[in-house]
Amino acid sequence: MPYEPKEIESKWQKLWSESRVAEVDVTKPGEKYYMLNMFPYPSGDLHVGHGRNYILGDALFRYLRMKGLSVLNPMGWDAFGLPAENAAIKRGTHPREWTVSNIARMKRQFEAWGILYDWSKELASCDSGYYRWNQWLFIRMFEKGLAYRAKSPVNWCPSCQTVLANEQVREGRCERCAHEVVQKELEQWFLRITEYADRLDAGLDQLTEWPEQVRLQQRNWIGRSVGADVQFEIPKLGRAITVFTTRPDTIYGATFMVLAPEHPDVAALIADHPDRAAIETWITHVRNQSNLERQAETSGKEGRFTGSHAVNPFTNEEIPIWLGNFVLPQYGTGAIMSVPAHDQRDFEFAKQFGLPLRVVVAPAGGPVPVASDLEASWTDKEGGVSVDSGSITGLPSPRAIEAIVEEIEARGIGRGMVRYRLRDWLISRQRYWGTPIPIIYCEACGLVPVPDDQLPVQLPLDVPFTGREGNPLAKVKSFVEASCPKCGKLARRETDTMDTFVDSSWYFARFVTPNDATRIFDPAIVNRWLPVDQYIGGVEHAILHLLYARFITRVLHDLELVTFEEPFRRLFNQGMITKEGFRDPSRNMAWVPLPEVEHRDGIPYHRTGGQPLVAETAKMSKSQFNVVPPDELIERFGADTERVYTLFIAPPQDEAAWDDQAIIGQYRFLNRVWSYGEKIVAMAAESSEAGAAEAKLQRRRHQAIAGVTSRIDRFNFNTAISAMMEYSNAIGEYLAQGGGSRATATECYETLLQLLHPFAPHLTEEWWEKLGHEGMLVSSSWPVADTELAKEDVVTIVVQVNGKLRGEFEADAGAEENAVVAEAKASAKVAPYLEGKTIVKTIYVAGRLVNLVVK
RNA sequence: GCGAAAGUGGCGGAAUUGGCAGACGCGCUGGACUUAGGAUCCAGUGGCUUAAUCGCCGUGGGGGUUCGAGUCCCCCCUUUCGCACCA
Repeated sequence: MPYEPKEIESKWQKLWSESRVAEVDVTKPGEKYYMLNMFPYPSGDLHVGHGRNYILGDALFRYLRMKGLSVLNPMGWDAFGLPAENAAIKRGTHPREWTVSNIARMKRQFEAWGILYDWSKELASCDSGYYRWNQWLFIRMFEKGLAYRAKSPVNWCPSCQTVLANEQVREGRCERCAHEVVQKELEQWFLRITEYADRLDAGLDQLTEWPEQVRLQQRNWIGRSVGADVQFEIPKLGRAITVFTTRPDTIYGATFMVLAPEHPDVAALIADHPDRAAIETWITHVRNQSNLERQAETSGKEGRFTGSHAVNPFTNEEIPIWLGNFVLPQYGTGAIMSVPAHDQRDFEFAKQFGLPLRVVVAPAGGPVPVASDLEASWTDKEGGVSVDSGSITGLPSPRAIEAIVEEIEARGIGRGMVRYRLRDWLISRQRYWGTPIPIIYCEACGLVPVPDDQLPVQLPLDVPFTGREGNPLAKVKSFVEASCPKCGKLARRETDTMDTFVDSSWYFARFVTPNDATRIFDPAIVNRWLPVDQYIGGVEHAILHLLYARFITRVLHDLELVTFEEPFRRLFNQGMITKEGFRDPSRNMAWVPLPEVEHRDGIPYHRTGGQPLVAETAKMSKSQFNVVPPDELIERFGADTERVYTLFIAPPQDEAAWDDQAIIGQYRFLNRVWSYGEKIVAMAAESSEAGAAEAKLQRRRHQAIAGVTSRIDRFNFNTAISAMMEYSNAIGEYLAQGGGSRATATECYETLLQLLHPFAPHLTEEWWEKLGHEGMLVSSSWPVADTELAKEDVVTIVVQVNGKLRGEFEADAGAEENAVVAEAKASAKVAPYLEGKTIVKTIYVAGRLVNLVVK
């Protein structure tokens, strides 16, 4: 019977599903392992690129399960978000309908891949049973002052008609639609993540099993910097302006001050400036600059003198106060002391506007540079010594910083300060398809949270989708009109919904008890099962999702709901799958759908002619016509082949280019495995005595178990598959010789089925059953290698002369060094190279090589 | 500009601690079998040279350490990713 993947695959998918093999009773004891694939946005169709993530996870799940762990592997849906709403506007389908049908499609897809999830734990963030707890958590945070409302300039995407978090703005553009983001002043809801900045930064040190890259990105994003706030008196105002600096030791070199044009004191400082109007015009111009323009290095610095002065508290000199577009209002105090000799930005600004420089730090032991000779600032924080700096003169910079901060504090003009780049998390979205923020605006009582017993605030389903500006929710009178929970008077309900990153920042805890209608989760069970032992997902979530999840976990910790602060113990980022696509130079480099590509003499052209097409390998995406849908592959080769190919293609963390041709290799491999089963069944009951061939195959068996196991443990799935192919080839050779022992062949073949099961689960289950096993292979125990039986008794010794390979021979694995070296010297191939030479040194690496050094 | 990772056959990639470079697979070449397939099986396949061996060269480039370097050190080049006025 030939290998017919179609039939056996649907058979086993049904059996696994019916027997609920992947379900875990979280209340039962056992060695727990919680693994999790980042829950997906239900966009509908999956392509083979998405498969990598899920197939990898399923292989791990089956492996760990066979290892005897109690493995929780749930799946759910990050189901709120803009695409559903856009689909509603475009096609008139309700976001809920669109989402529900996409979920059904994706579940079928997972099943067709043979992927097992504990579906009893399924959740969708758009269900009120889930988002109710978003609202509950929001209210807890509101009570603690961690959720607050503030007017602030926000990033507004005119195309998506909503505000964006800083994290969703990339190079001044909307992360989603790439439209340029503009600044708008709006009242918005924020979560006070900055309060946790220090803990989030410090916690990174413990995450040793996260990719270094991700930790680094988080650290940069949090942007912790240690320095001091220092007050500079402003005679004209009769009060001080505070600056933040990380180099308080350079304060004697502060020759001017620069404020952000948005700084609140600017108006007073320029009040009697003769060119006030011109300066105000310039300020408006800077404010209207997009972040992109303002922060672009190429556009150069812009500045204006305010006409006012500040007093340097250490030199007591009056220094000019400037305005500069490079000073950001959101960071620090929006004001800096400028030390052009020791800060490159200040240096450039000073050169541009002819402001003075003063050297106050010099290389230790070296001459003090002359200010007028400087071609760049000297910013070394470690190797410098203060000069011309009053009481700190002569101190090395790190000491000087401590000393000056002490002095600043003693004089009461400032203090040591730690600041962060991280800003509070803006969660308001003027969109419909999200969690309603559970707040009521009452004219008498102000902001009133919806009482817990009135949760959830249900998202109304009957809503008009017009695509015009504004949140559709605001037009639903029955939703907006609410009675104040405090005084009962008619009040207005908040119509903003939450950023969907709120949904995904604690779902991993809900998975353990997804249907609990009485509380967010059961702390006892969550504390037993969490943190997540292995989290798997794309590196695109390196900052946003992972930082928010770490933040919310700490909030849950402080609410005494969980005992841990880090939600994910190990993190794995799988690489992207790419595919070659074609672009047409004759059509403005548009991507060309594959059916329209024609090869003539091996050169690709558009069907309708024009210039030769340009091949480009890129992430699979519908807009580039380079997606490979799995259906056809499964139809032709089966899901097992696609799974094995997907894991074989490259190391799982690397980017990998999908090759339509290469997959045939895995199909051949599985066909061979299938045929070995048939050959074994056809063997004579007991055809021979166990001899050398049997011992050799047994040795291969134990080597394969050891090799495959350690490679899966290290996530080297590609080489684990290579090792199985080698082992499979060894079985093939054994069977091809004929006349072997059926018992040995069966035993070795069954081991192959077990090792291969995480990768090709259907085929292996089928043969496990055919060979008479009662239980399912997925529930069998992972084989254990016997290191003694895996040892080779004969080894190949390589002989080198002066490091060059000159010969080789076989030796007993246990042979003595003397004997091996003697044989090496005596061997025919080596002898000519020794003739007339003296051996000055002999290097022997046990079981590997002999290197003879001659003169 | 700063930081990180990576450069190995025609292609994807392999090579615990420095120890036979190219495992495993795709492709390619030759052959077998044919009920002619989107097959299957066998053999070969880094380059130069050769009838074949031998030999020489070979892991982005250059230098170094070592008996021995894809692996360690220094310099350079290229690619990818992240950050990019955060005081």
